[in-house]
Amino acid sequence: MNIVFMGTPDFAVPSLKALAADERFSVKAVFTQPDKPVGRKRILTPPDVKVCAEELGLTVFQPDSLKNGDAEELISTLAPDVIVVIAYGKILPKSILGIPKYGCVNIHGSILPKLRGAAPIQRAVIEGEKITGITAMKMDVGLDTGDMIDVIKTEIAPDETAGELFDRLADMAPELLIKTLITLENGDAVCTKQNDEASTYAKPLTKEEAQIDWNKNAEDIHNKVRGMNPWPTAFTYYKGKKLKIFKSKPAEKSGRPGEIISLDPPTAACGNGALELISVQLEGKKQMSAEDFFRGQRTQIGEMIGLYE
RNA sequence: CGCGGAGUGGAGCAGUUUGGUAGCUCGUCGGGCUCAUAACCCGAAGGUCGUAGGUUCAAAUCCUGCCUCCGCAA
Repeated sequence: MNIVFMGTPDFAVPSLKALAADERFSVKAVFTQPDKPVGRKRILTPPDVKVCAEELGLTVFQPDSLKNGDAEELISTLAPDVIVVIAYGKILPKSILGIPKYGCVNIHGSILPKLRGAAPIQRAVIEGEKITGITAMKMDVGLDTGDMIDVIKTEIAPDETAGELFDRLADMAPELLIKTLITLENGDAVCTKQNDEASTYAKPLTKEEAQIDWNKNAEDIHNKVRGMNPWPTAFTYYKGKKLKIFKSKPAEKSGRPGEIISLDPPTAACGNGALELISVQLEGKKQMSAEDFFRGQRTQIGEMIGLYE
């Protein structure tokens, strides 16, 4: 089975590796996003998929756009039986969707039709979902609206971060992908239409919404901390400086929202309940345990957090 | 040259403005108290103050170069 693989971040890497290692498949080419400047020094960095593809000796293409005829022509020349798309980050135009015999298969990080869109994994955590999964579907022109072929479900642990869940789901993807491709080739794939009525949209995360509102209840704040980790990272303010919260845990205490009500362990009161702070980082400082942070700051019980002051 | 913060015993910080041989909280080790303890009491060890050079009688502190970490912005 000849495959064109499209993907960008590390989420897609295990799947690419699995395909490359499987003799039943032949990866003709890998499409990924162009290298982007990253970090303080704007170092031009290749996407994870590109690094992996090059290690595997695969041909890599990084078009700025798929919408012009060039991409279409290129893919036609490659003549794939199927295009596999995992977190590629670009919309495939109809003209390309129709090229492969078996169409385009996408692995999406949620149980469709819930959480269509860019940030399904983080949203599942932020919304406090207990179960999520990955869905294999046949792509159409819409955003994650194609017919579903298969799904794998998994429980989200109470303290699991989006990053951890990302890794787990990424490792589950190859199994689902290969199974799906085989059923497609054998012609016994069962495609199920999505129930649009039940669909929800997982909009991209922003830094603005990563700010903690201490008036919310502890569970919601904890979910935000988990879901925003490792990016953009939930934050609040302490003495006028930005304080990122990497890890937390709901606690059975209470107080004025934002008040430090305990230092052992460090705990801040929420609108309902309280949140034990485990790992934090002040702007300009390294990430450290909350104990270390408050000790160094000489914080007293009763101080408020979340204020600009 | 995008803006900014920071590098001080094992950890997190103070001290730098007004140079004069290093302090706090915690940890570690030893001892004590206790039925017991992560609690409490007493004691101890542990620091070329990122690095190179300069100014000075004297530099963690002032000046210059370099390295490293981080927040913002992209």
